[in-house]
Formats: sequence, C-alpha cells, structure tokens
Amino acid sequence: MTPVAKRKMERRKTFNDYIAKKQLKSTKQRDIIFNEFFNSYIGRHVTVEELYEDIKRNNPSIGFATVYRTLKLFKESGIASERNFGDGKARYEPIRSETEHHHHMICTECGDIVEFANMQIESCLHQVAKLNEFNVKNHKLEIYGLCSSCGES
Amino acid sequence: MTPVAKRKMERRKTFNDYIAKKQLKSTKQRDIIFNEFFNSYIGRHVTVEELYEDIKRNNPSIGFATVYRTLKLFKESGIASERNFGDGKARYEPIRSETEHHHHMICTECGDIVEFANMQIESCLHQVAKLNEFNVKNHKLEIYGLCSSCGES
DNA sequence: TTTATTATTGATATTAAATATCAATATCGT
DNA sequence: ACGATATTGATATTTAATATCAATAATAAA
Repeated sequence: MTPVAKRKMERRKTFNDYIAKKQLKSTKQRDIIFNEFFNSYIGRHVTVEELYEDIKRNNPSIGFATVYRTLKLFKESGIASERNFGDGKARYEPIRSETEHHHHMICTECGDIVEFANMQIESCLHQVAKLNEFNVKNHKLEIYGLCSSCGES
Repeated sequence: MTPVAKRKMERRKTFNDYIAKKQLKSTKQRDIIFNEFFNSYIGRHVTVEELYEDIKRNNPSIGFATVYRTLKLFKESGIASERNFGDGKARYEPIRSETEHHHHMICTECGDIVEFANMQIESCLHQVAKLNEFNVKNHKLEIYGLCSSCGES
C-alpha cells in the first residue's frame, strides 16, 4: 500500500471512530463530502462556500448547511483544521500527517499561500510552552508579506 | 524622560505623521480614543465593542462607528495591531515597541492570554522567508491549549 | 477673520458569514 | 420491520463588519 493510500485509510478510521464514539450516524452526504474534500483539497484551503459549490455540481441535492456542519465535524474529529487568513472567511484544510505541523506564508498582494514546516520553530515553541506550564493543543504561525513574484524582496 | 513617556511621544508622532501624510484631520474624538486606548489597554487585547463601551462612560456622545474607524486608523498607521483569536471578534492591541515582536498563548478553557517573545523563533522564521524569497511584512504565532491553571499539563 | 473646501461624525442601514430552527427523512440497534 | 434518534436541507436569525449620508467640524485660502 502506498503511503498516501495508507493515510487515506487512517483518516477514514479516525473519522469513523469519532462517529462511533459520539453516537452519530454515517450518511451518504457525509461520505460524498468526505471524498470530495480529501480527494480534491489536499494541500489547499477551501471555504465552506467553495466546497459547497464544488459538490453541488455532481450532487445538486446537498445543502449548504450540511457541508458547513460536516466540515465542523471533520475539524472536531481531528482530520481537518480550520484556518483564518484575515479575509473574514473560515477555510478548511485536510490534515496530511499527524506529526508534521506546517505553517503558512500569505502574500498580501496576490493571495498566494506558501506552506512550510520547520522543526526548530516547533521545538522552540514547545520549549516556551513548557516553561510557562502551558499544555499545547494546537498552534499556528502565519507570515504575511510579499511573495517572490509580487515582492521587492 | 522615562522610556514609557518617550514611547508615548513616539507613538503620537507616528500617528500625527500618518494623519498629515494622508491629509486627514485631527479631531477631538480621535484624541479621546487615542488616550483611552493607549492609557488603558497596553498589553491587552480589546474588541471594538469593549473600547466603545468604555469610552462611552465618560464621552457618551462618541459613536460606535467612530471608535471602529479610529482603531482601523491606528492599525493603518502602525501603532496598533489587529488580532483574531478565533471567537469571531477582531481585537486591537497597542504596539509597545517597534522592534520586539511578541506572540500569544491562548487558553481555550479560561480564555487567558499569555504573551511571549522568542528571538530564536524570530530568526528561524526570517530565515525560512528568505529561503523562499518572501518579503515579511508581519507575522503571528498563536499557541492554543490549556494554561497552567486549567491544564493537566 | 470670514469663507470655501474637504474630512469627520454619529445614526442608521446593509452585507455577509456563521449559526440556529424545524419539519421531513434517513440511519441503526433491536 | 419497527421505533428511537440523528441528519438533512431550506430557511430564518444572529452578529460582526462595513457602507451610507446629512449634519458638523477642521483646515486652507482669501
């Protein structure tokens, strides 16, 4: 099995476990949204509206509220994360790996988003938290500025 | 002159310069809001609503829109920064020093916010940006979790 | 100082995203 | 297959952010 396929299964299991634990039900709609989100949006940051429009093309009967609620579910179950890049719209992103935490550089000119990961930053940050007896659940680092295309860099 | 007094003057000058550059006008309202914001909210993170309620007590005639617009002005002129801690409300914070960039640990239980600064993180982050030819204008790091009082740490 | 010009103010209206409501329906354990 | 319970989709509501605009205040020019 390829790593990608393996990750796919893990994600599905995490979600199913969450559904079971919370005594929720698995439905056609959740499956459709799950597939679309995790097939088309790995490495991207989609708004509820965008995903809804996307899904509606093949599944016109699915409602906005369902997409909205299902993305929340993904987040709660730990397979997606919610981001906010300052334009007033929440964005959702599939979590690719349980261990690797990545961050974002956001170009304020063209809106382009570059992702990066940095072990040293991670360890510094956990060190700071430890010093303050702070129990880290999540963290985000965002860099705003001009990308190589837009910038006077 | 004390460092705090000095910083106060610098801030005022920065703001006045911005006003002049943009050909705006200095008004009583802006002075009142300036004073209240920079006297009472150093090291804090206030919402527009909160500041408005606060100011209204001594200046009942000031309107919400004016507070809202003035905080935007502070941000544009570089003497305040806008934060968003995920509760849907923008928060404003006086910028204390032009050089020291600080970050936040937010307790998801009690809402307490602990600030911290870390040179090593700053330098790592600028290094990453440089590698990507990204021209940094601003950045934010937020750590979410449980503070020492709330946490199982 | 008076006048002309232009920005500001404060009340209110509008927009847009997030979230709540609810009757009809689908899921699932028994 | 039945009954209990969660879900769905349409729509309504809430809330923060922002736009509008007539009255007013601040500055520049005469």
